[in-house]
Amino acid sequence: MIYNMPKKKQIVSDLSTEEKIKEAARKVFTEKGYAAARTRDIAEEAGINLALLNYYFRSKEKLFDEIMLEKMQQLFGVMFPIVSDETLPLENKIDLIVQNYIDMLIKNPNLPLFVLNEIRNPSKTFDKNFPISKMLKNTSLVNQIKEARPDLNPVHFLLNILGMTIFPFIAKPIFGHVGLITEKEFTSLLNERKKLIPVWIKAILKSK
Amino acid sequence: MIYNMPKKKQIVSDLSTEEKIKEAARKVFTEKGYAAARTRDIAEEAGINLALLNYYFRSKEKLFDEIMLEKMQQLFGVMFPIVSDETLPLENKIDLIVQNYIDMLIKNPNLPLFVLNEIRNPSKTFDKNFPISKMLKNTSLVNQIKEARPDLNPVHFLLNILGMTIFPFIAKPIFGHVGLITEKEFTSLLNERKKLIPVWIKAILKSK
DNA sequence: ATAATTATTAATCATTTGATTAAAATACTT
DNA sequence: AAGTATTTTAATCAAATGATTAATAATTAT
Repeated sequence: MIYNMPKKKQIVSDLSTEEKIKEAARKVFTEKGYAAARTRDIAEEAGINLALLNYYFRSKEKLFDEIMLEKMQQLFGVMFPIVSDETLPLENKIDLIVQNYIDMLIKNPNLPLFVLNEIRNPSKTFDKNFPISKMLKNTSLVNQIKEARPDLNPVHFLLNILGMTIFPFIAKPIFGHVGLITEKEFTSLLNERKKLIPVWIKAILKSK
Repeated sequence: MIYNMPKKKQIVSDLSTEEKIKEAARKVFTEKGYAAARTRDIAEEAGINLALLNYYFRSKEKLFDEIMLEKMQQLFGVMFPIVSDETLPLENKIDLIVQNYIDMLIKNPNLPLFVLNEIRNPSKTFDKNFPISKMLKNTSLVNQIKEARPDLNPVHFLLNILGMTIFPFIAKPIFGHVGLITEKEFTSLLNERKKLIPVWIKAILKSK
């Protein structure tokens, strides 16, 4: 045993203490969720004294709120600029949404499960005027979908795009645990889907 | 104030004590997840003394394991008989899977988020020969999809069916919180999807 | 009816966990 | 260099929480 070895999972880096804690909190919170995450886990992961967590962030909940806001922006931020672009044709919007989401989610695979899971806790305040609500009002995308399919609620198509794109990441634990598919095969499938989902969505939009 | 009133949220019934505890555990675990659920919550919900929980189930984890197994069977049990039916044509399989899932999930809206969320905890043993693995080996459904689209990995289509069907329930908290859609509108959308998703899946299977 | 078994309760334990405190170390200012 | 402010640490607290125990009540068997 060698002394002064970095502890098992520490994030050893030259980041500021505050940023080390946030980085560790991102990891622990998204992996375990708020309730299962212990402040001691975060402190150890960050390689800092537990008291520093409270020194910089006051409480576990305050720290969580910062990370949660960040993660929600990360998750919803992908759609927002594309959805509201008035010049981009519908087909390009679909291409971009799917590709950008899959690229981002490959780098942050447990982001959707984390956010969607924590959101249902009613204690956490949830800003009413968050992207989603705007996304479904009178954005360019929704209007374009309405034009293409006036007979159906446009929410159907949003659910289809997001469902096909995001669901694989939510269902991943099953495939992983079962050992049915390797990490490599999974990524390969996802890359195929970047091209396929837009084709399918367009087929759906035309289907009568 | 009247005495002997049932406490706020108790499940007061003529069930056996053991079944009362299980019923309460189903509710509390699926609502809050394992980590956030306290044994005291479950005891109160069941209207029993805390010690009885341990008397009947030894520990929180043992109780959880029973509920979890049950919930996984509930979630995956919908697909299994349909998927392996050798006589049923592909189109009917799709119809049945989508309809049965939506009907079941309307009654158990937070089932998918609960199961998918708890599954990722590696400590929980996860049976390797669970439905899912069989579902993707050489079942009738997979063979039929291969026949319809030999050019693509059949997993794509499973992800599409399940994504379009299950994702709305996972994403529901967002819509709910934002107040974008009422409970009634949501159910109405879901009922529309029972007919629409099969149409869309068939369009996808034909799309080139 | 009495004994034995099973079910239920109140009280208590032992750990875990979020948070605080007071002292020590480090950095910054003048 | 001395003093001040900031950062970090070890020790500790208080509350929460899963679990147990010993006594009591209810049920079942003899």
